[in-house]
Amino acid sequence: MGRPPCCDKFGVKKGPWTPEEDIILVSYIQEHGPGNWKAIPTNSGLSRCSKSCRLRWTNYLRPGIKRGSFTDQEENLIIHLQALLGNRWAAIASYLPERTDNDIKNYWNTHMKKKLRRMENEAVEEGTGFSNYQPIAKGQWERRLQTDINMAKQALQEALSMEKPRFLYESKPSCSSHSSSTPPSSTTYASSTENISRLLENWTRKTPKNSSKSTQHSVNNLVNVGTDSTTSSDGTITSVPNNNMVSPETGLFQVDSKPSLEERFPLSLIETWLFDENYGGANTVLDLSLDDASHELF
DNA sequence: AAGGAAAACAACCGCACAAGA
DNA sequence: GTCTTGTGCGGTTGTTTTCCT
Repeated sequence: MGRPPCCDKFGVKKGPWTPEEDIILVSYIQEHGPGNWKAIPTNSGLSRCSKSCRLRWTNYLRPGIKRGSFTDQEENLIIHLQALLGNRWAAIASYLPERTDNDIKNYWNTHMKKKLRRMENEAVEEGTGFSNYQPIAKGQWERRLQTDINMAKQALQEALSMEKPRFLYESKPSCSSHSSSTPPSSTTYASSTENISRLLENWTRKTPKNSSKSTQHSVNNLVNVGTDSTTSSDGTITSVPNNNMVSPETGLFQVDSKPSLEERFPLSLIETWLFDENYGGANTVLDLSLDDASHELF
């Protein structure tokens, strides 16, 4: 195709955005709404390319973005989602609506990689690789990753098997291949999680004003896709099949983020997996290959 | 206090893909 | 069917900030 870069034009400003530029962009978007990025530089008078405007908006100026350090819960979520989805930062970010994919990517590349490296070093130095802190020795990480993936698959299958949501089979024609005789690949699995993300997107789009609370909603909705949930008096979450997403208004998880999720609701398998660092982890390593797991589960 | 190193973060680049002409 | 355009995404780079000596 060979399309020239959009920022090659002479006079297009690069580099850090100034507060003045931010104000111009925000006020333009407030007036006209996001989208049609191509028109924004010319209509707003910004000397920026459309792409730069879009990035600035989505990564920095968009309302509902939470800045600052990541919580332990977010960190665990990212670790597990990364194990599950790989470096698909946009997909991971869809589970943390208050964080941008860029943020998560940066966090992973700085904090998490460093952490992993440190853990490996500690394990090598100690020789054993086991302590209360549980540094993960070389090789263990991979095995744990596999275990995590297996756990996730199992949990997702468990969640989905309660009621096979129609969207999984209707929204994407290609998903019908799930029932074919060919063994599903990892992309088959990923496509399921993408569907969850899509539902989450719909949900957040319906409730833009509540975006600041949406992280935990989305986490909980993650496992309640295609089901309605009710919390019984003993705190057990039960899922009732439906064809729609649980709306934030009618849903249970009007969480004000003070008590932890675990304190308020017993977690399902996948939730536990997503939040609990050691759930099914290094101490209970299952020696299953990735392929084996995917064959077993689908 | 100064300078260098490391870490953190913002922004850019290039590719891929979907939609429309 | 082909090309163009707009957008999304992941990887990478550049700049700023913080920490350490």
